[in-house]
Amino acid sequence: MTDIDKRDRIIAAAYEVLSEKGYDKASTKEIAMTAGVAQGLINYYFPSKDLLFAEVFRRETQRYCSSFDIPIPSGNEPLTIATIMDILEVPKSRALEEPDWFRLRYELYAIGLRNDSARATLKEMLEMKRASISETVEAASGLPKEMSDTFASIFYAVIEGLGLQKVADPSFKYDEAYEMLAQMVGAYYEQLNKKRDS
Amino acid sequence: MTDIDKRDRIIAAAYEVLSEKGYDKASTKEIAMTAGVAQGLINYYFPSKDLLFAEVFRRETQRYCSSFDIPIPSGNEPLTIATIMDILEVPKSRALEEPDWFRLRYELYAIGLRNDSARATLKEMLEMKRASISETVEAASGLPKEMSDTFASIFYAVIEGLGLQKVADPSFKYDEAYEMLAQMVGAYYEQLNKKRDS
DNA sequence: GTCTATAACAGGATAGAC
DNA sequence: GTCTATCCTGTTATAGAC
Repeated sequence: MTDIDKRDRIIAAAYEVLSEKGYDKASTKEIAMTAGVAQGLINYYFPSKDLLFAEVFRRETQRYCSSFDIPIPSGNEPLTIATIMDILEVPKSRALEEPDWFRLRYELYAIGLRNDSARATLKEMLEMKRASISETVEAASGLPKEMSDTFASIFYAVIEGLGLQKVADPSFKYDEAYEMLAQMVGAYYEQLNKKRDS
Repeated sequence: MTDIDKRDRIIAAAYEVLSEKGYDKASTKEIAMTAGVAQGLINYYFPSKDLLFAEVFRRETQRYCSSFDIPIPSGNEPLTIATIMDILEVPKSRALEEPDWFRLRYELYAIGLRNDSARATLKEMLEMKRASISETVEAASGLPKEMSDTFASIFYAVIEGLGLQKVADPSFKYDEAYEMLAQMVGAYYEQLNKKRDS
């Protein structure tokens, strides 16, 4: 870690410790040690532990969403199963390739369900992600925005839930699940097109 | 609470406090108070906090699965969207009607992702749950077991993920998401039948 | 088996020097 | 801005009376 702004170092260290230990066991002492700063400095920048962690989540959500810019296939050709699989490949592998961030998200889910201030952070995060996914869906499928939003909420649920099952149990048939998901989406998409054409 | 065995009262209280406060903040003091016993007694029955909570999760997993017997529609008639919606109604409302239980599951997800012994509990829970859903899917759709299992893993992901979004944000369009999910499932099911018939 | 009391420690936050 | 030192609170686990 180079000698950048110490505030940044604190956030980075908090991310690290938090994803490893979880919210409650991630002590400011350890974060300070990891960041290489005095413990008191944390409270100088962040009046409370809660606010530090809110900042961590905000930053990571940002990063995650912008890293989610999927190369969308050209213009208006109808979607094939293969194309759908290609698009799904991104979230599918991302869930496993960034285990820290994955764990951290589940941490926020758990805390958000029982803590009001964390719930606000959670809500914000979910909205950002849904919006990000929805954009991709809209661009790839041409569905109206309302439907794309709904679609995105389902996608998001599936992505996180299948990732959980895979991480909890490496023998889980992750590929098969994604394969079937693509088939389902394809079938739905085709049905929509037929209805529209008639 | 009647005057049953105090060990049971401790476990019940632990469940209550745990689902409200989360793993780390659920103190033995509060559990003892809730159970109406002395704090020391907890350590008499459970040498450590970890073992008490392991027992809570074990017991709840049991209850979780046995309470999930969905009334399956009659024999071999093809599935309609309406029937699918009926079946989905059970998990859809259950997620919101038992908030304690819902929170507790997410607690286990979060802990399971970073703690080995909790991960074993989590794995077991996911397997039981998938098996339970898979049975329902198989009975309702007539799909082969392998496919029903895969289907179940997707369902489970969606159920938990949409529930999360709804709890985190009451304005989330939960009904629309389930409506679309039913449409997707219906479209997929129909496509499978067509392929089989040809 | 069940209780009270307390030991032994760790956490977040604050005060004040530099 | 950054550090050191410390306060206060809350935690788990244990000791020992009944």
